[in-house]
Amino acid sequence: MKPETDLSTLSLAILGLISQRPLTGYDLRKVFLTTPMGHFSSSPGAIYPALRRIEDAGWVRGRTGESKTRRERVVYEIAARGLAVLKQHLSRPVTRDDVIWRMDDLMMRFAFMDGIVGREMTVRFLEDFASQIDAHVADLQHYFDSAKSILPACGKLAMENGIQGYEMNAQWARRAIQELQ
Amino acid sequence: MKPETDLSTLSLAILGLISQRPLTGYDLRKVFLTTPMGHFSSSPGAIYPALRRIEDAGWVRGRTGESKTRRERVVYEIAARGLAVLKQHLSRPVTRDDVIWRMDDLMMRFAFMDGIVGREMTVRFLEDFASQIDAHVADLQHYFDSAKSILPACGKLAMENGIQGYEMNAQWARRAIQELQ
DNA sequence: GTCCGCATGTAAGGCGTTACATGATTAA
DNA sequence: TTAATCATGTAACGCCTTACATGCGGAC
Repeated sequence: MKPETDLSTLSLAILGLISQRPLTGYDLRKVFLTTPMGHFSSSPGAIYPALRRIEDAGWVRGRTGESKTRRERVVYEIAARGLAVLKQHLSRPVTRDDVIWRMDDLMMRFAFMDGIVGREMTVRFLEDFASQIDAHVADLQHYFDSAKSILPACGKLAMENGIQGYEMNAQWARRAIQELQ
Repeated sequence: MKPETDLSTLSLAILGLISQRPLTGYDLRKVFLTTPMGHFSSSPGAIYPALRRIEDAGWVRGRTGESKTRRERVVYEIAARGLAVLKQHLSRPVTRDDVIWRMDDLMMRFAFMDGIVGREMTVRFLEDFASQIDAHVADLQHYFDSAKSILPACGKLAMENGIQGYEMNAQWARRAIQELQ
């Protein structure tokens, strides 16, 4: 049985944004189109079904007809259960698999932490994040050392890029911890 | 009409690996499981259908029954059309959208360039890659400057992480150009 | 003689993509 | 009044995920 906190990345983004302030589907599309959150969908075919799903789950509530005009418009706001789910999702421990397969998710979980989980939990997240990355980098480095003699030039450079990316993330996390304290 | 070089990331990975040497589906699974190429599938439900698709497209050929035992085993090798498609795909110009939405693809395209496209094309790729990133970073920075006063602490830090990641990639590309020459 | 690794597959389900569709409002 | 923007949706499709299924061969 899957945990109730198992959100798709898009659902997490939507839930996180709505938790900050009530938004319509169109508002969400604009956010995804015009801000750096925007390596997301922004397509109606993704957003409206996702909104429907998290509404059916009871995580958000849609209110219709608050505008002066009769133009259809649904403003979604976070529900108590949605906030609980979000909190639980943001509080999940950082696993190795998260670092390898769901880096986007991790970054989004972090980005939404203000006001949802405490500063202590946020720092804890960053510490785990950094140490999981360290462990993964050690593995990658080990593989790299044993394989670099047979890797073609571009393959080698691509691997170096990957390792440097992870190292940058760990450094960033440690700087972020300093700044939060 | 979509160009014939519009490969899914997984298909690109498979085609690129098979272009280096003949492999079975199981070999591919092992690569995805045990090497840093492995933030891929590695699940039979992804690999075998993908292999079937690129075989049906005439990009690889499967040979059965070369082993001494009668255990079923299909070795795939690159076909002329597959090599052409791969070459064309790797030669595509680096667009802004690639940088924003398909960074994984870009890295994989680069990783497979040895022996497929010339060094000149490879360097050209890295130059375009770096300058597209520069342009994107300028945009992000612009957005960040205008939004940082209203962004919550974690949101701000997450954005900084994103920008730094792009900057790292541009620096890596420029170092890679030096190394290739 | 049983367990583990090799080796290939199928079925159901989820979810994002593209493309299409529809109608209201506002600015030129 | 015509185009652009607001605003919400549906339908077809592709492809990955998870889970299940199956059988051979070697090692202990």
